[in-house]
Amino acid sequence: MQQDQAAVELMTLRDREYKCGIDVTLALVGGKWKASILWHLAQETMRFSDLQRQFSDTTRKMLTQQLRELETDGLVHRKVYPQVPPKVEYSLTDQGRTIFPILELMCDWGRNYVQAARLP
Amino acid sequence: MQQDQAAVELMTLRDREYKCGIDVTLALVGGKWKASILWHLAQETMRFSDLQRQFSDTTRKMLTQQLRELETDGLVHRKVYPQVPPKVEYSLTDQGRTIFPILELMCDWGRNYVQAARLP
DNA sequence: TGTCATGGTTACCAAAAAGGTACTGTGTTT
DNA sequence: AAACACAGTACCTTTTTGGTAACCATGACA
Repeated sequence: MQQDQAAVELMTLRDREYKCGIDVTLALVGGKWKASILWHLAQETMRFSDLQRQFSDTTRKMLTQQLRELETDGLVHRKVYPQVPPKVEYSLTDQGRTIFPILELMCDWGRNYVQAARLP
Repeated sequence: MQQDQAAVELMTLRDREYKCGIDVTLALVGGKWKASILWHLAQETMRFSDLQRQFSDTTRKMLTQQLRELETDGLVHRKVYPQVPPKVEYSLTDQGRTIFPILELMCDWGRNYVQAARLP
């Protein structure tokens, strides 16, 4: 008689299934920019134009896109001031702040890796 | 007089430039499978066919590709036994093991996120 | 009157990542 | 003689991601 393989419990998030928390985390902050954006916002609240300066090698489009996704995922708060010219401030939500320890470790680990690679 | 923007120090790794350790880390383990692969190998050394069973929703090709990259990056060790049928064992290198704390945090964070999302 | 600054949006295109199918070699078993 | 097991490789297609360029609205400023 056939049985299912070890029946791993799946996690469901917005109609997608993940086998493990790592996959969820990567889905939320694994893109090319998201982790860095969170990292910068963890230091200080920033306006859109501040972010543009920090991420001068990306485009408005990518920034907006990433920020909107982070907002949808509840990690970033977007505050619009009704004035002209427009002013929009981005900051981390409480939930967004909980990811800080991971970012810190990632930052250190990456630096160490590069350092180690330089002494062959 | 014009001056360069805040002149961030860049990190170079195999001809690519990164602005921060996070980007390096994501470049190394940010794919769809790599972090999970490392996570599983951290628990135990596995044969290729073991990995295939664990990652039954990907293909041999993807697995090989990811494993080869992890090997090139010095995170995974590949041991070939000269026998037929072939036997190849994958394990973490010392450097590979150093990423374990990050994976652990990512795993927990992802699970918590999903849990929190279920109680709206 | 014309230009600038801010914070976008949209349409379109290119590159990278992921996925699918088929094929390989070779000892051992049936 | 045929089929199997394992660990791949080759070639091609699809999906996802990233990038370019152009456009918008509004008030301030020259």
